[in-house]
Amino acid sequence: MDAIDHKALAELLFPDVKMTPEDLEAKYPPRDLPEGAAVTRLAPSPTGFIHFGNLFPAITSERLAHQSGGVFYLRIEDTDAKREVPGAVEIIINSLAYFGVRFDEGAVMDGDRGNYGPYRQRQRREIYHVIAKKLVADGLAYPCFCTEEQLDDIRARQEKEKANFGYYGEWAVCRELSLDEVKKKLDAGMPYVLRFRSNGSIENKIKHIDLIKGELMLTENDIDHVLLKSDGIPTYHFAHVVDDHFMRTTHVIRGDEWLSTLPFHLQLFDALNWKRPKYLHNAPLMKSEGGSKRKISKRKDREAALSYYMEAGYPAEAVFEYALNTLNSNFEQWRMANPDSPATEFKFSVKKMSPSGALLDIDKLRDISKNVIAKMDARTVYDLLTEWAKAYDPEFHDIITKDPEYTINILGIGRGGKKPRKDAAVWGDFRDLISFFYDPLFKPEYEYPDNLNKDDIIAILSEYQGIYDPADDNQVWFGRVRELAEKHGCCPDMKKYKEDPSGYKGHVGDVSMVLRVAVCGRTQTPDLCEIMRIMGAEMVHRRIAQAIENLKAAD
RNA sequence: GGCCCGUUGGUCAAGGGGUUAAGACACCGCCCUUUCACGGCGGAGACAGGAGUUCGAUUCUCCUACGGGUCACCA
Repeated sequence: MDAIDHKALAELLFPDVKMTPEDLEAKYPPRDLPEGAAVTRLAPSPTGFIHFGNLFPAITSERLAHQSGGVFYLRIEDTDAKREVPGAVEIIINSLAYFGVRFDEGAVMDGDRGNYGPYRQRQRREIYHVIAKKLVADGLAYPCFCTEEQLDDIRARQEKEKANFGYYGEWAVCRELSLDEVKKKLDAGMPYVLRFRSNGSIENKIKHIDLIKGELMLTENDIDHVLLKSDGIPTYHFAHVVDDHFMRTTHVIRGDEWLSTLPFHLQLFDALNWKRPKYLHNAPLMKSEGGSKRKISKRKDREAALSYYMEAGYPAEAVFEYALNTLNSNFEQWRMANPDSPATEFKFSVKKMSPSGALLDIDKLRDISKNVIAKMDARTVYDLLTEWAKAYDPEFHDIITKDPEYTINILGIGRGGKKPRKDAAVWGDFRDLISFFYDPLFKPEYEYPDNLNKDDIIAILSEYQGIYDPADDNQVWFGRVRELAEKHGCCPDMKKYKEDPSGYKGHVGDVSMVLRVAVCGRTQTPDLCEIMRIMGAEMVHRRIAQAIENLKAAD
């Protein structure tokens, strides 16, 4: 068998490529970073949809880089034009920025930033071709002219023979094409892809250490995978190896769906004599359904989209902390010990990452979110709430921004101190929580304690109209309620009532409840005295009058 | 089907030959309390199954089951 002239083939295929791999090495030198600094990246394809699951590798990458004084960059994998959606890059950048993931380098809003670009793969065509040419010249890649039909046929035969699928060994019919044959096909204008010439065998096992999964026993790759598609654009595999080499990535963090092609990637790094990056493969985020787990699906699950969390109004910080907690479960211990430190001070550890897929736990997210919101001051809550409402609940936004001071006072109820209220998990909860403070949103449901009859209630309310004084502090305020209770046959002392309820219609709590229901139109509220103070005497009196009227009209 | 990965309470998980097998969320009960929320105290609840190695396996090995991934000119 005559050895084909690989150099001649390389020239034939890539006559315009003049640069050499050495030129590229010089253009993209190793980064000047301190020892141990990690260079990581996020490499999404611009489909316009960001999966919630993407947040996990994104945060892992971001933490690893920024915690070590390294670099975190964004690379756009736009090698598949069919799936690309206009404006997708902006959506990616904006959504991730919202959740606290920021890039130092890469594809940013207006073009690119950094010395290792371009950061959009379609603009890197020449770079891939330089390496592709070298691979051909070294006899490690060859053109394949097989049509789709031919490939289908190969597969059908493999299925019949129960052989492994793929383009390899004897099935790789274009592998040994002579220079003349290639020339002929080229002259005939036949399209071709460039394939890697694998020298691997599935008989061989390779050991590889993944930073998350640990020691892996993988099967060597024997498939002649496609490096360049017929349009000259690289496949993911080739782009990954070339880009992460020249962008000097140290840690590749990606989903574990890539595990099966990892042997090929390693093989490519070795074939090019490049240093392999470290790999971290993480399991996908799961969802529980009917007692079993399954991967969260973009089609079936609303919560799969990152935008879902923005719409529901989870504070970005809460989502960030939730993700951090799922990634490193010791985060919550750290959070308890450091309640006021920013989450970025937490020492993120790769060793703590679980090799198996976590289930999305909305309860946990809500709990974290409640704590995050509870720690904010009223002004911050106001700013974030109104910002959210502006986008997702404009009617509510207009109502609460009419009198900012009033709203901030409302949002300040039960806030601060050692045991702050935790009744809101998302911005969307606030509408219901505070609606009764605003006349346009006030939809009272008058449910009074049933141990008091209608006349008692009317009497209590009418009398309260005369004694309410907005100047009263909490003690005085409650003192008046007690007096009122006693006057209407209710025990002013809860303890005493519990010991012996006989001789009373009810207790002071019932009277408070009557006032609460009349003023707020509901049975569950924060501290009533504070509510009244914030509402102001006019509104309190008006609400009580309205309640009395409603009672009288009920007959 | 081939190959690969995974499996500790309902959920997230610590632990990695000898432990009463942490903690958090959720759940339940009690307490605090003018309702709710908060907070405090307590409760129930787990090493997928089977072999093997060992004096001893949740921990190491193998098999089975289950779950997941992948086998494209998609990433």
